[in-house]
Amino acid sequence: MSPVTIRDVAKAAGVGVGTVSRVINQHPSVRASTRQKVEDAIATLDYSPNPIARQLSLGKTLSIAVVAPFFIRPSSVERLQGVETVLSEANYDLVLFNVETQARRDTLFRTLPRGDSFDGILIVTLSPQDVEADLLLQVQVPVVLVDAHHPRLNRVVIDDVAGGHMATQHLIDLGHSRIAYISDILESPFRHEGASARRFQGYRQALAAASIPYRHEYYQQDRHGVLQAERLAHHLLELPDPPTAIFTASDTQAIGVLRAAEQRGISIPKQLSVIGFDDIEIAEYMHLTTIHQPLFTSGVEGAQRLLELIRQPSVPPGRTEEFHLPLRLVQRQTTAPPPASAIDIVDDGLDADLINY
Amino acid sequence: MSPVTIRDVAKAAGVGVGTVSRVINQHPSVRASTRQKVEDAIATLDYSPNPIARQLSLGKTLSIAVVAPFFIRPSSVERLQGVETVLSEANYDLVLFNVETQARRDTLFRTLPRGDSFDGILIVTLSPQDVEADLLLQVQVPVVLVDAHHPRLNRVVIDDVAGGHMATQHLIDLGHSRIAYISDILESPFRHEGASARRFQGYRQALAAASIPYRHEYYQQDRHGVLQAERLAHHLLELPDPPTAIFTASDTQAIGVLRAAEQRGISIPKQLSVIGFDDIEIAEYMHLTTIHQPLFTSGVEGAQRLLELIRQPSVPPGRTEEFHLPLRLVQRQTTAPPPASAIDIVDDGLDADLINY
DNA sequence: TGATTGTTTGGAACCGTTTCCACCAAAATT
DNA sequence: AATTTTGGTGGAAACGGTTCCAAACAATCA
Repeated sequence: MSPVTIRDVAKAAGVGVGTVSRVINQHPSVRASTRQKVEDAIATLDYSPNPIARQLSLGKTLSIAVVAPFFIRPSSVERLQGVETVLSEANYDLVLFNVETQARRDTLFRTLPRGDSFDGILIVTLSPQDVEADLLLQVQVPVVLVDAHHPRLNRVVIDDVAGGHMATQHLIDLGHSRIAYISDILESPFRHEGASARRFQGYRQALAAASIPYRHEYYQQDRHGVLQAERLAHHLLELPDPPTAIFTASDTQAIGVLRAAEQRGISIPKQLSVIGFDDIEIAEYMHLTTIHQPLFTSGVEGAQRLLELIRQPSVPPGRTEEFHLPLRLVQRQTTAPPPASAIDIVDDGLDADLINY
Repeated sequence: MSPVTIRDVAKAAGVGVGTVSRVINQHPSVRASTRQKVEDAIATLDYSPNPIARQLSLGKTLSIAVVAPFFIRPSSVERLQGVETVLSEANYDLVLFNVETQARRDTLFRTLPRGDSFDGILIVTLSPQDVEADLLLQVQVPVVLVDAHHPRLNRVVIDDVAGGHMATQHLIDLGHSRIAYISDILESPFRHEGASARRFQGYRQALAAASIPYRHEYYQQDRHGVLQAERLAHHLLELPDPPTAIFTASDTQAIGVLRAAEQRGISIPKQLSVIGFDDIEIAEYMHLTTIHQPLFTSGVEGAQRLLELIRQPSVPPGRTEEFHLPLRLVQRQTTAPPPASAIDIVDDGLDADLINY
């Protein structure tokens, strides 16, 4: 391609290769006249340095691997946006690794640390297992987790328990007591959840605090996705004593619930309240009440921490940091008090089938 | 990181570096017993080859640059998904370059071809100018455009004129004649449109074919985005003789129109029909009638063509290919016949202000 | 047995940078 | 005037692979 090398430039400028390199890298100790000569030669030869050779020599790649389930989690795309902003600013290349399957996840966790292809690794929404974290630590590659957890790795996270509590409490405050929870599979082979499990904890805590008994049949799980959530919602709404409100572990799943309700002619929020989690962009357009978490910001923070780690790798690896981002309830138009017919019969749990859906 | 090199392995296995290299690269002429020795050494030393060094030696990088306005065009994310599928399958790294500003666009077009960092470049929704195409061709790096045009570059595209015609015709068929068009800026400094301009052509052709006079005030343009489109829609709906249907150059813009209508209490599709373009995922959830184009497929096709180009670079560079993808109307719930009050007065154009919005 | 052919193998050269060290001239110090 | 310091510079070595060439070895044939 560009067959002109640093030696050609050196020859053309009548200097040594070292000098050319110094000019390129803005090293101070080059006389102005020499620098000029070299720059002229570079211009006439239309030379540009080969980044690969530079990387080999420097032992740096100037690129960062970003691993995430991008296409099944719209939230990760919004996080990616934050990551991209920081990395492009800092002149790092962003190499994308998408995860859709268990197999791909495992392969990446095994192969990514090997080789020195990346100056750092950013892992989104995928929590490493102990062995995987071991490998990462052993190879000493800088790593930051975003929306994922491991005690020995730096991470940018939210308080999922508090979030789950907040969502559930909102429904309780509105007067609901028949509150269902839809999430992806908690003991997932995919192992990226945990978030859903912790939100589930918050849900149960809020119920308990309001002395609302937990009902097993109100908790439904399946793989993450609109269609799956839609199916679960149908199931819930067909129960003899259906919920008056549904909290979902993600906005994507909330959309599934909305669709199910629509198909059944159930009006939202009059007959059924729905609250999601994440506040992805589409949530606003769909008027979805949800728990907002700073997605873009999480990407920014994660990337910045990673760059810090890269710049001073001398930090004792034992000290890992957990950076918390705030949550807040965003009330839109999918939550409201339960229908009058449902309110009175709440506590004794009778007459469920009187509810007129 | 991984301080063990091919020379260490060679020493440990008691062979030469060439042999180790041959084992790694599955070269046939290695005796089985030797291969075994080497593999044992690799295993015990936990060796993995340094990809950068390999790249330098091979002159290949096994990575592809993908350039797109990802975050301002949801459609490019869906295309990216197709690209990712193909590239990860073929073991290529995908390096993401996001474009949000004119400056970034120009820098990328200037710097990306230089250096041999990438085996190929995939450009989405951004059409190169002549000088930019020249640079690309001169450097001889394989390039494919997706949803972008240049006569001397390979590309995967749709027939935008036909699409614009199709959308407009649908509205005409429903009985509309006061049909507006909202798009991003046609003579954009961003230079990625053209698509919108061609859809505009289709719009005008369809109007002309139905002998509906083109009205300049029904054509509105601004930067691409929900908010901008929302503002334009408000403007249209405040006209003394407002349109009964709006065709937008993208689904994103259609969402803006939907929001404006909602704010004004205009019921869709009873009082106003809206049709978008692209059929991004969210369109379905919002029940948006739109022109479907194969987004995912466009990424797949583009990536496959790029890989072909990389594999046999011997093709005469003069022969460029234009690959067309099909379009189809997807009718959902945002288009319907115009309100009765609007129908009769259509042709003479009087009484616009009688229309009761 | 010796010549011929074919298969494995070792290792130097190379890819295109950066960096380090030695060297030199000019300036500063004695 | 002799010595030290300083700022600039050239070029070898290194980064860690691949590849090519020559050599070693084995197998085949006359």
